[in-house]
Amino acid sequence: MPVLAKTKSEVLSEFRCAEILDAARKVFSRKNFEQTTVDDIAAAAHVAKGTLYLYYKSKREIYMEALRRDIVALSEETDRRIQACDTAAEKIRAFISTRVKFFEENRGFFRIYYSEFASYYVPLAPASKGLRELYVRQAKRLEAILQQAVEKGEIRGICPRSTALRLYDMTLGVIAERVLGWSKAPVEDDIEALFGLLWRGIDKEHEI
Amino acid sequence: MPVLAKTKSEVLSEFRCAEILDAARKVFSRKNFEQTTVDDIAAAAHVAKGTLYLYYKSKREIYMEALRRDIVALSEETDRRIQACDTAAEKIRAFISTRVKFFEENRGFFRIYYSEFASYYVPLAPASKGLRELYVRQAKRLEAILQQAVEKGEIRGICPRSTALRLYDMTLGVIAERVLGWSKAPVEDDIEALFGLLWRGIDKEHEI
Amino acid sequence: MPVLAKTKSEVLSEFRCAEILDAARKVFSRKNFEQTTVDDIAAAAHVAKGTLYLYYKSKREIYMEALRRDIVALSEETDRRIQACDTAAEKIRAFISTRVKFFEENRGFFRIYYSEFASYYVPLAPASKGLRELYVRQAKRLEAILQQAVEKGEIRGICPRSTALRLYDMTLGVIAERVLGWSKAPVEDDIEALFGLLWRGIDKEHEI
Amino acid sequence: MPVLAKTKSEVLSEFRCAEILDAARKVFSRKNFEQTTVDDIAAAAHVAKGTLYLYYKSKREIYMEALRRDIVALSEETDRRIQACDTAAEKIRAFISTRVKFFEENRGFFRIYYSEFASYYVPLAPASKGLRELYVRQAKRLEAILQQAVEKGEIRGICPRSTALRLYDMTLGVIAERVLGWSKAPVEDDIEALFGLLWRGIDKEHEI
DNA sequence: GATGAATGAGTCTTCATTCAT
DNA sequence: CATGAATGAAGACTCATTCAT
Repeated sequence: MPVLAKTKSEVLSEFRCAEILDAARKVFSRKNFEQTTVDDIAAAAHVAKGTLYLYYKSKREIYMEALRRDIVALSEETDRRIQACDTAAEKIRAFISTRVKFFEENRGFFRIYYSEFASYYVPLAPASKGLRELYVRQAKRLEAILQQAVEKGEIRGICPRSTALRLYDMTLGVIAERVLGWSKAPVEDDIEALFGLLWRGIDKEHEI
Repeated sequence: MPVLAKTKSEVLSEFRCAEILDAARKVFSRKNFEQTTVDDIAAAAHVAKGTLYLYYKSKREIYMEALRRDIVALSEETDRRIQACDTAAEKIRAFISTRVKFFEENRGFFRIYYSEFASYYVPLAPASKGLRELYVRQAKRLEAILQQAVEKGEIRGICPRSTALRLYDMTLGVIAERVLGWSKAPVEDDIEALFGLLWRGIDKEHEI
Repeated sequence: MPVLAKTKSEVLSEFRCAEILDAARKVFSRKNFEQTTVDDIAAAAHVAKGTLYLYYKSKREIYMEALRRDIVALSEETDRRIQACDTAAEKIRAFISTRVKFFEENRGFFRIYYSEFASYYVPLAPASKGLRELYVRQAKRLEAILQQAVEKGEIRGICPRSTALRLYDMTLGVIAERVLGWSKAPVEDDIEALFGLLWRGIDKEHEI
Repeated sequence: MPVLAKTKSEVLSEFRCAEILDAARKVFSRKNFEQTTVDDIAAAAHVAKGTLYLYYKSKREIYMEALRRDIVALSEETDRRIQACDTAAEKIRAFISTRVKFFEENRGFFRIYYSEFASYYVPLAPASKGLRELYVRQAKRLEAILQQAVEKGEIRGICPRSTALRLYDMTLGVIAERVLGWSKAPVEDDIEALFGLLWRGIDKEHEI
């Protein structure tokens, strides 16, 4: 068995996992965790119910994995795009833009993401430690950008932490608006409008 | 039977309804709709399970009613406070302040409110038409304020609709931060910070 | 509410419990624990499946309770009959006789009893601590009788413990023979034969 | 291909069968028939699950075969030892001794044997006709010994059939005691004690 | 009106068996 | 022959709702 190559069964296994996760994302985006049955997932994945349990321990695990996979993809995409920018303004624009566009392509994922995000506030909710981590990390990344911008004098002396959270809130809001079909504007316009709203508030030029 | 006065049984009935709704709010804020059982509600309301069905048709109806009642209270409170203001700045501050403080006092309600708000994006979610109406109305109110402010030249020519939604997003975010215990700042500080962030972005002074 | 009288619901509850346990005994005597379904029990008890769970936490609990109830009844009957005897011979005869007759009347119980008894030897078997206790207690009672008989010189100096266990084995064997329909002899004959076999072995008269 | 010699594949096949049966005995002695999974057996036998089905039709068949193989071994060993004896006393002692020692070496087998023996009383139990046959044959052998002993006047005129069954019961009981670790006495002592108990009851010398 | 015992449809999960590779 | 991925029937348990008292 070659060391670097994947064995046939590994390939198959990965394929099935992806297949299941894709199906899970689809159904969970329509019905929320408890209303979605394992049968729904199996049907959507075109496999028998028992097969799901060969790859995942429980319905919950499937849910978590589907969510995690997409969040990680979004995180990495965001990071990549941000690192390609120089100024704070560009980075913030990149943050907004990446996310709006990512969810624009993955509306199903947004539905799950936001629901789960909200269940944060329900103490006994399923949100696992691992997921919480992922959410927080994204906000932290934004905070770091703002922190640096303040230090460099690129923006006025706002609180990086709460401002990061507010931008996070608004970005999610814009995406929601689009997912709900409330905003018919081109993506770029919505992105620019959000950026403008935020920037005029933190741009030093306006501080005077 | 006097026409305007409430009969004894009407009073009793209203009392029971309120009792049940209070109990519902308490338990739903801890466990989400599906994880909460009718037994939980009955126990919290100190009535028998069957009694709930004398006042409400289903578990879902209890949930909806509890939510509706609180949203209406919040709406009315917000309206009252806004109407007491003259300038756009004051009105916006009042909007933020009323909501932050209202949820500060009713954290349980926030948990339900936000969860439900998120389930908006889940097509088959329980959010009834009636509830959707209530959510929208709040945003509309804010939109109207901004619209007027733009017309009066109090603020720069932003899009009232999307800006209203963004403020809505951020307000919810601030409340969430507080409910989660992430923000230890005095309420007034958080309110002012949010207002500042928004205002510097829309204040004509900064438009130049 | 009278202190000593049972409330109506207590009576009903006890009735249901007994009803369920009777049904359980019947079905478990035909099919062993795992092969018996909860539906089987419910059907035999003429109640819905859910009703079982109002009175017992699990299928296992029903099983254990049914077993325990009958074992306790057998134990008490045995004790009562033994205490009415004076000599060791009479007591031993009473022990054998009570058990043979009890199981003769409750063949279903015997099937469960013996199966469970055997599962003793399967380390991970369901036999709970409590049940084990009950089994052991019966053997101990017999041991005490023999012990006393040896001390009084009524029988020869055998080891009370192992002899008690052997009598226990044989009694079970006789019952099994009858339950299986292998022995067509009158109960009394089988009892006497067993007693005779044991006694001639321990009777001092034969020790010479 | 030589007619009498085993082909290579026959040898391999037998080897696999034995391997599987050994594994089966091991796992079934720990967990009872229904709690043992086919995966357990496959893992213990170091073969794939599907392989089991090349050699046996079902889980049940594996179980039965494992049991049968051991019972046959025990039977043959018992026969051999008994045939080497002359007097009834010696034969009985040989019967007891062989079995106690056999199970002493194969405790796992005892657990299965006894469980299965008990399930005898459960009408719908798995005990196949073939197995029943094997059980009965052993008792018959003992019965024949006693029958002959009575006829030869070696022992008093007991009923050979029921006495054989009682000895069978007690032998099983002694083994159980040892398997459970309740008896710490040397095997020989337990054997002698059992023989003594039985013999003093049937020895003509004591009949007087 | 109030109760809470009874119901049974609905869910997740397990596992013996099959079959394409 | 050997494998182990796939299957789907079966089973324990939950819980919203009803209804006789």
